[in-house]
Amino acid sequence: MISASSLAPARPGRPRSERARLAILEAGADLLLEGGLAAATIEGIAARAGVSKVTIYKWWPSRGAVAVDSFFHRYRQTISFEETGDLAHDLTVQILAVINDFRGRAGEVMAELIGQAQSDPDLAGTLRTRWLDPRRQASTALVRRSIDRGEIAPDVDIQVFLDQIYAPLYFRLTMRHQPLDDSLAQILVHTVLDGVRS
Amino acid sequence: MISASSLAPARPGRPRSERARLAILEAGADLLLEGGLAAATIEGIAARAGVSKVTIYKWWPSRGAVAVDSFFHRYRQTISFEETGDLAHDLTVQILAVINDFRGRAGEVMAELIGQAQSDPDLAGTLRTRWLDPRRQASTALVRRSIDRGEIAPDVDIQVFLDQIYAPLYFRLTMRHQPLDDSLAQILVHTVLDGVRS
Amino acid sequence: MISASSLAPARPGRPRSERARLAILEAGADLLLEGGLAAATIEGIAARAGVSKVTIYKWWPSRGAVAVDSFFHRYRQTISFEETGDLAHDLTVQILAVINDFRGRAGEVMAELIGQAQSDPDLAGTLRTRWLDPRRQASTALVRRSIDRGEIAPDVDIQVFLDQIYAPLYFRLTMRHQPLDDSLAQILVHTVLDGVRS
Amino acid sequence: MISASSLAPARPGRPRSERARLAILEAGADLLLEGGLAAATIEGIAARAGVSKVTIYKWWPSRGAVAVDSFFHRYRQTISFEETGDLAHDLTVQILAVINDFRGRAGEVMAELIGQAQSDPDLAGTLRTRWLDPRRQASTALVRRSIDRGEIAPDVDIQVFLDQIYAPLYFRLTMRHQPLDDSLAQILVHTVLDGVRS
DNA sequence: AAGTAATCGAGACGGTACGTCCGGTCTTCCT
DNA sequence: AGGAAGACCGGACGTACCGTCTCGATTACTT
Repeated sequence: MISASSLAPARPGRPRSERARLAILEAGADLLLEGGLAAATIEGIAARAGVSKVTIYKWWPSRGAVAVDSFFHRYRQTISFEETGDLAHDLTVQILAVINDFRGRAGEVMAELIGQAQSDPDLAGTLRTRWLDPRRQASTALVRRSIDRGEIAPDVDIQVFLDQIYAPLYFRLTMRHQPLDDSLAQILVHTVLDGVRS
Repeated sequence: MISASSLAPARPGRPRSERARLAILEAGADLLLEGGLAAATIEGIAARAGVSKVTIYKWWPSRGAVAVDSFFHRYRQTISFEETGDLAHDLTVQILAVINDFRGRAGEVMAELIGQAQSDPDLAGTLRTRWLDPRRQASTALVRRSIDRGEIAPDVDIQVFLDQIYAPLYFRLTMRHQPLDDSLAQILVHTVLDGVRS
Repeated sequence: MISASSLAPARPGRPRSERARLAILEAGADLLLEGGLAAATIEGIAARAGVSKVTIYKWWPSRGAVAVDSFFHRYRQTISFEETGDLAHDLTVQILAVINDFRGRAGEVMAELIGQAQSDPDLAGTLRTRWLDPRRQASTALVRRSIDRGEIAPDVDIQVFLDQIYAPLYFRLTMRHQPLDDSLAQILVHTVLDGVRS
Repeated sequence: MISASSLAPARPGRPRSERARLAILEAGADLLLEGGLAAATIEGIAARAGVSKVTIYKWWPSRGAVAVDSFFHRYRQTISFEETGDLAHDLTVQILAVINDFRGRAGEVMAELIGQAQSDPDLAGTLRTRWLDPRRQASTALVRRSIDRGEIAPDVDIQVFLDQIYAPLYFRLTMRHQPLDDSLAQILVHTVLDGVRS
């Protein structure tokens, strides 16, 4: 097969077992949801997946790495969203989606992953690359188009602007000092767009 | 409370050793700064403090609890700040102080503590009680007085307002997707006060 | 109690658990007999004894060390033997005893221990100290008294003499090139005592 | 053998690679000498020989088997010896040769091989077939001719007789309780030939 | 002064998971 | 049909901390 050889270099040796890869990710996701990050030990995942520990270490550098991959394997989320031309509305819709995710089991796991990332640079990198960056890029583009439309000032620091809208969600997720209500969405957007001065 | 110290029930038995308590906190802080939270194991602290593990378990429920106490023992920070009557100015000054703390070794440790708190409810509680809540109360009072002065709208959701100003600092501390520059302070305050609409 | 304090220095800390020590030795001996040295893994012994691996490592340096101790714990053998004044007879009786031991399960285990000792200096030392040396001393004394009685030449190299009598037993045990018959006893003694020249 | 090479059935498929066979034996011998039997792992040998593990397993049943073959490949020893017609002299010469071998690195390796053979029947067999048996046959023949010459009694149990001479060498090699001196040779032979009675 | 009680140090213990090594087996492609 | 490459499962290794458990020694208050 021409396509096969051109796409895959056809390396010598036994090819990686897709069966093992999937079993690991499924087992990882299961444990993550059942008992949180603490339950997702390499040993536990290996046992549940019917796989040897070495096979996991072969393909993932750390416990955190398997965890994130397992998490994203299960929560294959979409970032795409329709753009109506009204920045306030588009942002609100997106924030509502994030709030909704964060309120469920996935939110708890995400919080633990962020937590673990504080002492696992590997995991931190993966989290940025696979979770934050894609969302940032989409949001940045959204804001940029809004600027082009003249909705908001052109000299706005987009990154700070986005932080002021999204950071509170992560802050409440991790510190739990205030609830993650749906009503948050509108207030967050409204405040940064219009300010609070009387 | 006067009665508490002077009328201490004078319980029988050997009183708690102040020497041990301090040695533990010092050892904990040392290890925390040297090798991060990972290095601050109960075993390590006990060895370094010349104290038995049981003594630590006697007074602290978990590893995280000793860590926070050690951290705050070393970083005895003050929240107090002068109030000029100009909200924007007062907030900016305070944010600058936080940014400064977060940029140093203390910031790294704080990030790890927040991280660990995601899977240690005990630690999460301590962190809120001893770190976040006092700051929140001070800031809330500040904002309230500003409302009284008529600077900002009276129907502002103060908690969301404060989150939009402070959350970005914690977000950048834990996700490291953007730097913690001094310039942040002014932008953060300005945006929520005046909005970004053109 | 005076005797108690004089015998045991009364070291601080929790005293070693005699229960654990015995459980380990029993479990070790069991596994040794059931599956040979290969079955007597640290992990297996720990599991069977209801003891943690660390406890074993605390008191024994290597797998071999536990094995020998377990072996001698079970086969608490006596070296003592009556001395009739007839060297040939006394030696023959003793050799018969060794042959008998070596033919049983204990012989197989002993062979494995000797085998393992070839790549475990620790074990080699223990084997010499606890097995060979005591026997050598008893035999040496026996021969010496025979010399005193004038039975054999005073310039005999006793160690070589003993090797020529006992080494064949170990040789046949480990190489299995010839059987370990009872008849061996008499021939071995007879040959070195009288020579084989016609 | 002529017929073997010329009349080889010319089996189908790729013929066995002589290159691989030699590389394996050389690598095995190297590792054996450098780090003893423990270092001569299948994995290590394969890596060093630039050969796949399967190729080794294809031709050797166990780790021990490769080790012995590697050992004999390097130490291509000769058993042949001149026969002078004086048994005592001929034996002494041969024993001296063995003692000399045993004192060097080869002796250490041989001890480890014997050790491993205690829990590896495969290796035990190879060791008997390729090392002990040939020597035994040569020695037995030697003694038999001596009997024919009337030097020693015709009813001597040759196997026991040989054990009494050679076993001490293996005993001292494996137990290290006494040195392997050159002087041993003469004493060993002398004792069994003349007896030790005064 | 003797008794009572809480504490402290030392350290042994069962347990869980770690990350690694090696043994054998397998699968795939190349020669 | 070899053979090289290398992935895979299984089992054991030795280590690190955890949190709990004895001990004996210390240090107060109470009788």
